[in-house]
Amino acid sequence: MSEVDSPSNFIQNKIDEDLKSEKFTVHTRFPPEPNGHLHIGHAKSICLNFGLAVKYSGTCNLRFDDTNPSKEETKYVKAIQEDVKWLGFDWGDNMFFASDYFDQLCEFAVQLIQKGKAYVDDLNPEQMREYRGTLSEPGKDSPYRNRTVEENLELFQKMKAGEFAEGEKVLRAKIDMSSSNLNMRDPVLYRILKATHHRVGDKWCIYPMYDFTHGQSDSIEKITHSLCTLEFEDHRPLYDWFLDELEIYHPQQIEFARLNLNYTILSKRKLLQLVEEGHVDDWDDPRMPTLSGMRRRGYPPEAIREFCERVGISKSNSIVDFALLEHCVREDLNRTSTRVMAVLRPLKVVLLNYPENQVEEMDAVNNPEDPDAGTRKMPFSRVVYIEQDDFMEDPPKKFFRLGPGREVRLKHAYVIKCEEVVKNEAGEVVELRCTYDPDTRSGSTQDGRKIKGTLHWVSADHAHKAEVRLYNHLFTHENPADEKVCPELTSSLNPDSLEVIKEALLEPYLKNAKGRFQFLRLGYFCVDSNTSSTTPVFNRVVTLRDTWAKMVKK
RNA sequence: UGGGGCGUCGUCAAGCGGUUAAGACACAGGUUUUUGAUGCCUGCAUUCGGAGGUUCGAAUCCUCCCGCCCCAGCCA
Repeated sequence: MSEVDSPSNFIQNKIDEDLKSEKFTVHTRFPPEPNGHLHIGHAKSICLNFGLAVKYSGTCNLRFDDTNPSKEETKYVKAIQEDVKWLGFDWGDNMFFASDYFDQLCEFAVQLIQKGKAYVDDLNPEQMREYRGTLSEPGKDSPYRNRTVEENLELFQKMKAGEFAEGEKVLRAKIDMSSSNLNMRDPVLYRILKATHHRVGDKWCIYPMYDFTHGQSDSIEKITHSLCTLEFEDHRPLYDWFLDELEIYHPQQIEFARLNLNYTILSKRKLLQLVEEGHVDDWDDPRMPTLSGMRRRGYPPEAIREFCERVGISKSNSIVDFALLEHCVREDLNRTSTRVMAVLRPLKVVLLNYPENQVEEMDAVNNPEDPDAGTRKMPFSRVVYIEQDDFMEDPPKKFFRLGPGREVRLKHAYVIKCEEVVKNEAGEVVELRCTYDPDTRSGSTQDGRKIKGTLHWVSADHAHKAEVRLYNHLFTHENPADEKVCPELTSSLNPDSLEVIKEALLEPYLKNAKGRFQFLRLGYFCVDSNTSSTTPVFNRVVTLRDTWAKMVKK
């Protein structure tokens, strides 16, 4: 990890400052609720928290914030662990659950009652809303606010013992119903929930709220810096209030801006909508911004970490350009992936002067960025396929691919010249008849003539078929998350986010391949998780940069 | 219009009273190239939301104004 040159940010500055006045070991935590899958936004938090632990030789805990049994499931804790590991982080023995602390939390609640700082309230949710007041008007005290300590203790025990129905009573902190901060208007500490918890089963029928759990969990785990997103700024006074009233170790909460990406949504609710309405296959659909989706898409974890590093940490709401993520992916893949040849939309080319039944083994460089990657053999024969886009009957200027009478180089093979164009009844070009120049084996001319265009190809007799899936942004709108400009999520869905090519042709090297490759001149591709030997499936991770396509657009 | 935050290049983001206001992505040119890829080179904020003020000196300090985000779950 590049802890040496990681960019400066206000949280690191704060830690550095703290470290000057006091000696301690940095201790952070990543605290997901196991109620859904992790996405690229979580990756930012994971990289921040685990990254700081690495940088300062400290520790980062993985803690599941599982205080709401009605929403949480064990399958999510498994998926979250898998995602964090895949991203490249290790929590060692430091995996915890807020539910580990239910007994302790309950004692904390009793302590507050005994101090006269908490009370059992009988108001129902609607009444509580009325009593809470509004943004501009103070709330008013609940009629149950002044119950005696003894009565509160007894009532709370009965809540815990299951003597009341769900919603009948809650435990509240006694703070200030006229506070300008709504979170301080006697927040609920415990509610009755007769649900089975994914870990502790039916042991409890009262469950602590987030606010009453998070800070105390941080305290118990001796977290030094509790990093969360901006929307919790208003909760910080409450976070501090509990720790102060309880007189326990007091970590500091620091808030930073969550990640937003253009052409993408990161809200759990909307992501769920995409899955449930069938706009995507599942949470790990390669178009999804989930970590499982990106994994399946073929994004290397290193690239995601690099992206998170480059995005930075600040307090301003921002929308990061998706192109930055793609840049990080390309940067990694350019360095690491083997170059192979595959033709997505084949156009038959017959080499008239090439002997029938002759096969030559051409040497192909595996990765020009990595001399150690070596070479491999590629069969070449009389009939090859090239990309349909690489031929134009009436080419515009600056087009230096194939056209009638033109010469072009087949990568790692020969220079060929188009002699004849064969069309079907519909007038579509279905075959090219070419000649090859035997003096240009490996691609260089003997007479010094310059060949500008180089095409990728596969040998007809040796290629094998595969399904290739091309992905584009899921949304056409730059900011589908903005409900003002994009009220209907589905109206911004990109109809072309997935294009399936059923019969692409791959060079033989790719038979039974695994992992990621660069399909020369096309992009980076990876073998999909549901590939099979009968129908191999490849996903396009990301295209190559394409300045020609850009010129054509203009 | 109560409270809490935030406004530095198209997009992120350093900067913390004295810098020609980092860097990255994007964009535009050039160059190398058997990938129109990669690499390399060049350009891209006389100005930091606005207006005043303090100071020899302000993106950095003060005042006022403007804009955007968050908060009225027994969700997290």
